[in-house]
Amino acid sequence: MKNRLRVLRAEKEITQAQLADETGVSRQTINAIEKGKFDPSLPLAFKIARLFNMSIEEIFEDED
Amino acid sequence: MKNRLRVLRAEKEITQAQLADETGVSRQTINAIEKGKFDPSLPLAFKIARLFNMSIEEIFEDED
DNA sequence: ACTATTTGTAAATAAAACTTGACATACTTA
DNA sequence: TAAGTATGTCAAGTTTTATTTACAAATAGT
Repeated sequence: MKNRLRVLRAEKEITQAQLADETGVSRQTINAIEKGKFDPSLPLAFKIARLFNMSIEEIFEDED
Repeated sequence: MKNRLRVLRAEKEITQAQLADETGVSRQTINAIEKGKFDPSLPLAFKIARLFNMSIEEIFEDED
């Protein structure tokens, strides 16, 4: 599962810690997701998408 | 997290077991998701969405 | 009524998300 | 040079929750 989180965050000019704060998870969780270490839960994916005013598919890409 | 799985499946006229089969999970998992007992993993959500030619947001609705 | 098929659910397991804490690196800037 | 901020990572632990197995209930068909 790839994602465009890194660039989106850069565009918005917010830090991992801020994103973590706004989504209610730890900074390391955001980092891990960005680095593709694991996928967010569906609810968290929704929260992130909402924060960027985007659809989940616009942010996350299933590689299959 | 609500979802329209039940009706979509009805429209497609497939059984829980068939949907389970095509998404690679157990029949009970599909049932549980339909009944809202828990949310699918993000990869599974993608698989389901792809199967119905829909976006995740068109199938699942985050209630917050 | 009987059988087959579909659905519901409890209980247990497996898996994975997420946390905490710590430390290291890089970049800035004062 | 020192201090502050942002990111990377890792180990280890917790805890949530997705998923399975097994069994019960319901529904449909003959």
